[in-house]
Amino acid sequence: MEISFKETNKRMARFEKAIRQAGVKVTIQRLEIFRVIASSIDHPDVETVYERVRERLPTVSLDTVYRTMWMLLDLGLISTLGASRDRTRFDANMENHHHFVCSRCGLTRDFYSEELDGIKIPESVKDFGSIEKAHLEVVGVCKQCAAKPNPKAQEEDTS
Amino acid sequence: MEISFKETNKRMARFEKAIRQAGVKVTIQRLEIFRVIASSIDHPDVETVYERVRERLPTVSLDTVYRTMWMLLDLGLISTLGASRDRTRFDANMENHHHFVCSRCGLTRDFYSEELDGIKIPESVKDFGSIEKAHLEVVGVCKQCAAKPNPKAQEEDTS
DNA sequence: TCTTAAATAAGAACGATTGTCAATAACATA
DNA sequence: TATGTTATTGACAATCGTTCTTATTTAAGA
Ligand SMILES: [Mn+2]
Ligand SMILES: [Mn+2]
Ligand SMILES: [Zn+2]
Ligand SMILES: [Zn+2]
Repeated sequence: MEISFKETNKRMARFEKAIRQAGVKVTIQRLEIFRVIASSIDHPDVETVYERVRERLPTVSLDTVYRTMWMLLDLGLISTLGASRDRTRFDANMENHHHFVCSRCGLTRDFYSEELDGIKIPESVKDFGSIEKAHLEVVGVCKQCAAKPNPKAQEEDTS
Repeated sequence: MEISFKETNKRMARFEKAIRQAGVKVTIQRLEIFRVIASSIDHPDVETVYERVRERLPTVSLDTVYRTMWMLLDLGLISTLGASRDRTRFDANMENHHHFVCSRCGLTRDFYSEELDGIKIPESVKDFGSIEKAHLEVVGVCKQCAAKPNPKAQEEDTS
């Protein structure tokens, strides 16, 4: 919660348009679930969204929240923090470095940049707390995945 | 796998020093598990580390790999990609933005920076694949957590 | 070598997420 | 507006990554 009325409404409008375009039904559950995530600044998990939706829609199931969040993700209306639905991954490189991550297969590689290490972080960030470190996450499609057909291509070329 | 011999050995030396300093036992399992993660460039998950360790130590248990990875994390010898051991979290802000993340409680807030949006990503990154987007993750301690005593303070001031 | 606490392996347990299926509701059509 | 078709929902079982419990083994110091 805490996003401005104006911004929330803009997001709701985008939602209605996208959901109709996708040809899926506009249910009260989907409306309320999206309203919750669209008005949240805290990047909530499914359980938190569930609790907030229940305030207005006490009979909603956790299950429906899960399904709706993944649907919103597919529609490009929301995103996940870090790599979604994955196992914890580890790194023994403790030098200051950055990552390239493939959005299809999760391939992750290190890269270095002196320029990046020296970037200025806006002063306003200090209002959130003290800063320990910063690292850039570059998301793209690795060469191997680029060579394969994208499994997410729903329309067209199914001939 | 694929880290140079020299670098791997440097990491092994750091490991032996840290593990003795921490006063925990140097077991063959810990040694082999660290050797695997220290020589990997692919940021493996626990299952992958487990499989690689089993090649040299067929009786090791998945459990031990889990326990060892968390121990290595506590000792500061490795790190996790993204926020560790957490549920998936969502974001309805689809504008180009960056994040401040509290390393203690996971609080996550958006921030914007035109300067950051214009950063040059090293040419060498394109060797990994095509680039879709980039976002900076600033890790620190939020004000609320800074006000509380750090639960991870093991030594000293337990008086 | 002997002692002792720490670490391991095995398997049960747990918690987040997903699958199954009968009941329900959205929406196109009459 | 009433009806039919089909996607969606809610309940609950199942799955999968991770953690806990316990008996056994082992590292390391005496
Ligand atoms: Mn790395
Ligand atoms: Mn955000
Ligand atoms: Zn890939
Ligand atoms: Zn915090």
